[in-house]
Order: sequence, then C-alpha cells, then structure tokens
Amino acid sequence: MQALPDLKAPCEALPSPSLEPYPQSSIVVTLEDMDLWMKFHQIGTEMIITKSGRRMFPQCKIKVSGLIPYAKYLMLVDFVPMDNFRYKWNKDQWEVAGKAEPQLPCRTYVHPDSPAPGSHWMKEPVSFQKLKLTNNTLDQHGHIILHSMHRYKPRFHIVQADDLFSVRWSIFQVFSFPETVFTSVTAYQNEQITKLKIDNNPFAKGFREHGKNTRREGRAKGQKPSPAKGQKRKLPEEKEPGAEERDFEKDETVDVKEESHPVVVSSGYPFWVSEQHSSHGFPAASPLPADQREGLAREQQVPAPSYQTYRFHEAADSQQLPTRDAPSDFRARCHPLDLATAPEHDPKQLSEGFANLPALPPALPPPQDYTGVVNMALDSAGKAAARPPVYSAYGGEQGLGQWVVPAHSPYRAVSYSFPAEYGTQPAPGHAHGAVPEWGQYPLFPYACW
DNA sequence: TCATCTAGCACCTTTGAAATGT
DNA sequence: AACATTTCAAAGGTGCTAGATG
Repeated sequence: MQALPDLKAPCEALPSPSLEPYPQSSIVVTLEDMDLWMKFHQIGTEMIITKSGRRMFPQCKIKVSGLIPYAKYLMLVDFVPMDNFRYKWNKDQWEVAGKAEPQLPCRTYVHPDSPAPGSHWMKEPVSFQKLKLTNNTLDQHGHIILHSMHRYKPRFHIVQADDLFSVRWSIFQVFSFPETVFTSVTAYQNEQITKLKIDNNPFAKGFREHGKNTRREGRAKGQKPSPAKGQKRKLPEEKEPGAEERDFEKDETVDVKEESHPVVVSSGYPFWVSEQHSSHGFPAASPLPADQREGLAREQQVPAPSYQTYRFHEAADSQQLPTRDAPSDFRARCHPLDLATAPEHDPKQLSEGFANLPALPPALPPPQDYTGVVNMALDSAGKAAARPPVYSAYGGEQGLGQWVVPAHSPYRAVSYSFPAEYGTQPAPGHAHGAVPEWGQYPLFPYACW
C-alpha cells in the first residue's frame, strides 16, 4: 500500500490516466433545490423515518453532466453516518445523547432507471424521490435502514457499467453535499423544520391551509397535546387567524435576509451560525459543528488504506456560504483551510459558533463497521429484477483501489472515483482520530456478487 | 417520569387508466 | 386511426396525536 496522499492539498489531485480511458473527471454533479436544502440545513435538517418507510424531503435530486452519452451508468445512493453519536432534542437544540447504535446493514438505493446511457441521466435532473427511509431493521421492502436520532449524509454514486452485476469491475464516482446532512427522527423535534416542511411539501398542504383540518382543530381545543410534543410544537390553530400564513411569509423573509448576509466562512461554521436560528441550530452539541465536520468529512472521504493510491479532490478552491442570489454557485465553497486548521474538538471554535453549545462529550470510538452486509435496495420499478435484499459479506474484503478525482469540477460536491474491484486492504488510519474513517464504511460493497 | 416510537387518522397530491375531443 | 386532452378514482404521502414501550 502506498502512502496516503497529503490530505491538506486535495485540490491537487488529478485523475489517473491509466485507470480512466474516459475523462471520468469531467463528470459534474449539482444538487437541485439548493435553496430549499440550504433552508433546512441552516435549521438542522430532520428526516422522518417510519417503520413503513418515509420519503425524504427535500428529496435527493441531482443534475449530472459530463457523462459519456452512449455509455451506460448506474445511479445509486447510500447513507453514511456523520459521526458516532446518538442525539436528542433538548431545550430547542440538539445534543449528544450517547454513543451511536450499532451500524445497520448498509443498503444502497439503485435508481430505477439504472442502467441508462449517459445522455439519459444528463437529459434532466435525476430524482431519487422513490427512495424511502425506515427505522425497521427487518425491513423487507428494500428501504434504506437508519437509526433514529442519528445523523446521516446521502452519497450519490455514478457507476459506469452495463448492469448491476458488472458494477464490481466498474469505475464509479461518489458525490456528497454538506447541505444534505440530516438527523433521522421518528417525530419532528424542531418545530421550524415542521413548518418548513409543511410550507414546502405539497403533500402537507392540508396542514398549512387554514381551517381545513377540523380534526386537529378539535383536538387542539379540547385535548391536551402529547406530553412530549406540548412544549415542542404549537398547533397552527392555536395561533391567531391568518397568523400561520404570515408566519410562513415571515420565514421566507427571514431566510432571504439571512442568506443575503452570508456568514463568514472563516469562522468554520458557515451554515449553523445564525443569530436567528442559533437556538435551534443543529448540532448544538455535536462534537463538531456540521461544517467543520464536513470539512473533515471530506478529508475522511478518503477511502483509506485499502487503496493502493487514492486521490481526493475538493471540488473547488474556495469556500463561502452560498447566498440566495447565487445559491448554486458551488464553486464558491471549499474547505481547504478547514481541513488544514480546524481542530476536532476546539472548545473555542465551538463557543464562537454556538454560544449555546453544551460541553462536548468525551470522544467516542469511531463508528462501528458495517457488519459485512450490504443490500442493493432496488426500486420495485427498477430494471434490475426486484428481489429480496441482497446481502453479501464483504467486511475487510471491501477493497477499493484508487481514488481518482475530478481536477476542476465546478460543482462543490465531494467527489472521488475508483474502480470497484480491488484487493483486500487493511483499514486505514486517519489523521483525525475521533472522526469516522471512511475505510470503515461500505464505500461500495460489490465484492460478492 | 420521561423520551421515543407506533399506528391510525384526515387531508392532500400524484398517478395512470379510461373517456372524450381533435 | 392516431394522438392529445380531460376526468376521475385509487394509491400513496403528509404531519398530528394518543397511547404504547422501555
């Protein structure tokens, strides 16, 4: 195994010509609905997970370009834990509640259009709206299984392959977006998230249109709310007539105002530091502020040791908070400085970014390994034959060879690519000990097809 | 006692087949 | 006959809440 590259200079990475007959590095991925994602991200995105499965909102939707029009690709999504903690919502803020639950079998959602030519994927934004999240560990529907009260981040995989079964020998690239980090919950904790979702999700229209939900009105007046919810939520009906509408309008205004005043990035917490939302700012007690951790996460996204060589490339050279005026200018963000300078548990930085942060819990060991089990969650409408979850042991066999990253991608997604089939390699060490190591995650478990 | 989870509810949008029009 | 548009019912998604669970 070769020495790990200098993580502090990720942008210098260049694709490996020997591994890429085609310019894989030209693939550009952008996140759709960036404005919406940013709104949620600033508050602390929560995703409801239910036993029967719940869609994501905002939904994962990406725009892809730079693919070879006639080559076939698969689009996949998986979810990785952001850290090794379980959280709880306490007094309008998130705080660490303890060590994370043991890792669940990793499932990868395969877009139902897969495989499809590059032209198909580039024709219009790729939506993963059918993707569902569940907390049912025995789920048989192929939903993505997550733990409640944990933080996750979706990763988008683009694999050049003719079918699912040749994926193992294919080169694929992985993209992720800091704004898509979320906390999985079984019931909304932050009422701002509830309001934001109701206001933006068409399926929740019934909850925002005044006077149409008599059931709730009746309950609101005649019954006491759930103990757990009472202090967390305020029913729309409890407000003055029309107040709800105004509230949403106000929220919009607030967001516009905030985004028009980008938070200084150099603080290390460009997204969570919001005067107006600071009391709700997610990860209040997170060992690391989201963005700072994101910076580290990018660094973590180095597949570790198992790669003979790898290269990590940050999409852009600089980083700054996108504004409403230019929400999609992804190039404006990069974390080189964060990578190089941000200490993992710097109380000073925390206090600067989150005045209401409680003391950090002691560092916990990195997330547990996925237990060598993987599942390709196929949409029922998928071209790949619908079948029960496919589990395969890969564990330490999860070898991945080389990280080849786009050299000058305009998107700001984290990206890396590597052939899927490589020899077994030991798990890597990491410069940031308390942070999850990518080598422990099923970067792409196709070892045992 | 508390935090979290579950199931069922009413309301809504989406979807797709059938009917109708051009 | 072929295609486009409209209609409508079923399927499915939504947050809310009481009660269950640990």
